[in-house]
Amino acid sequence: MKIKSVINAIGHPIRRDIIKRLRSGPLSAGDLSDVYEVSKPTMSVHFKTLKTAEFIYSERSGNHIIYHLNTTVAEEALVLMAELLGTKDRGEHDEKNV
Amino acid sequence: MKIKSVINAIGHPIRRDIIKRLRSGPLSAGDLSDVYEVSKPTMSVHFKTLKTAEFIYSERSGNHIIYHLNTTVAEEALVLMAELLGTKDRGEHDEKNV
DNA sequence: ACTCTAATTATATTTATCTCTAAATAGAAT
DNA sequence: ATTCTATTTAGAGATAAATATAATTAGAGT
Repeated sequence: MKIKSVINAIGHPIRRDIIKRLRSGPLSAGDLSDVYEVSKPTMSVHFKTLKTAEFIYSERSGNHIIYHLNTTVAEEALVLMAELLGTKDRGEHDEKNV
Repeated sequence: MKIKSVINAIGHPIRRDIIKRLRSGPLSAGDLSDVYEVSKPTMSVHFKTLKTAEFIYSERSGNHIIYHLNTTVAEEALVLMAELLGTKDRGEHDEKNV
């Protein structure tokens, strides 16, 4: 779980909406693609980006690919965000450069 | 506070490190610029991006510009992230398209 | 094995982001 | 008011991201 791929994954409105929808349960690539006004190849790229960040995983069911939210990774990502943005009882900052 | 500008702001390692450093207290543009191996104009662009997202605000002190972390905005940003990534007791998702 | 459907990869174009050098600005301090 | 220092703006080149059409793959089901 790398912060770079996580932030990249949530950096597009369609990908954020996919995450939100998958929180209610798994959906097929086709069903998700129908929601947005972009081509299917474009959607495929969005799925790949989410998969690279391990936000989602896929499973085949007959002729369809079903996408599931990886809730563990979503929670881990939130922890990373809290480390960056949280101000409560968290002041550590290692000095090693970027 | 828009999620777009927030994610954009944390989308670069230098900007994330600036946020972390400013959590320990205010720092001047020059001091921050000395930390990273990029030019000062480049740093200025990073500051602007963080200012646009209202993550930081500036104050002049003599010849220096001092940057402060806007802790309120940082906390608000974390709430937005929790709405996107959190899985605990949060299932709402409005149906309006992206 | 063929055919159909769903989904992905390949390729190209457009658009946005990052970075630099050089020039301009803002204010401080003489 | 001129000079000095810190910082920002302008302009340009390079790299990465988003999107589309066309071609391809992977299985399912006949």
